Amino acid sequence: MPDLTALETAFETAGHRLTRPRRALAELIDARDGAFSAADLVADAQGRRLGIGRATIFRAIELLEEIGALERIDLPTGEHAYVPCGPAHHHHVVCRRCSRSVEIGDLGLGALARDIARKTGYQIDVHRLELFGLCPDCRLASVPA
Amino acid sequence: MPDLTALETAFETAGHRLTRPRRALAELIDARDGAFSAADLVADAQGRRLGIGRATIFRAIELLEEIGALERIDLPTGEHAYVPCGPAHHHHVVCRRCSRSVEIGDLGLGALARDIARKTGYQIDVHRLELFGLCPDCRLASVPA
DNA sequence: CTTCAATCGAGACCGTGTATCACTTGGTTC
DNA sequence: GAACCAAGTGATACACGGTCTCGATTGAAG
Repeated sequence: MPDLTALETAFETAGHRLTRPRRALAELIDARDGAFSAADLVADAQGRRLGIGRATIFRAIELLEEIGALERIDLPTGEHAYVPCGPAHHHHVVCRRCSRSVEIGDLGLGALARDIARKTGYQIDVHRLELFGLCPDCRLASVPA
Repeated sequence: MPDLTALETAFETAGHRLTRPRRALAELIDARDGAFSAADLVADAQGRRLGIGRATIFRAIELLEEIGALERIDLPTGEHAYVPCGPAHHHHVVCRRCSRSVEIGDLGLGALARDIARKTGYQIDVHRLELFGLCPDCRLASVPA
């Protein structure tokens, strides 16, 4: 079975069936190339008349999140978005216009978290850093002069 | 008009009316001493039979957020919580058990964000850092030995 | 004490996400 | 390649967070 995308491979290696809806959703996500909402996927699927149920889309998202192939982002608006990514610890920079995102490594945040733990007395288990702005393309496009 | 709490003062100085429901909600929030969900406030208000409508609670939360007296936190579960805070730029450390939180300053994150901007080419407008763990009290309470 | 814009409460509404359940299917076994 | 069956699916109902509307109320300015 050749030509599996990263997301398709993620389903398989995690021991889940590679079904037709999941293949289709993997393709839709790849085609988006950036952060997307569940509603985006639902709209994409309906637009292409793939006959994929809403529940299936939410289940696939949930599953990919558990696998670590997808991560939930909390947009400044309070909405949820999802972005494909690798399993290693990292953070995201998301373009507020086109939603394209890049992963960044820990960049000393682990040390910062330890520092905060020491200063506050809290035992810190989870930290999350998200950055929003304009990607190079959109930055150029938005500065006419 | 003496004895105004921080939240009550926030309403006034921002040019909004200090109504009975808003006073009551400010009191409920103060009594909570930590992060809370909108549902928490609704339950509190109903429990005390204050006759405050659900919409009013959401409107007050929204308003306090705009004013900068309250900040939305995105819990790791995906739920939203709100925590009272000052208007200056800061981040929060939230106890995953009792929801008490402490503010922490920028702690070099601004510099880190600039570093990330340089490396990725993104123009970074907003960043958010949230840390979750156990506060000193809950840490002690959960380690019996 | 009047006045009126700001605010309120009730309830309908909307969007995201979950639960249920009968039906289908991927992949393994023979 | 046919049979099998647990994993997965689609339709639908539901739960819940949050918003909108609208007629009634009220804070605070004059």
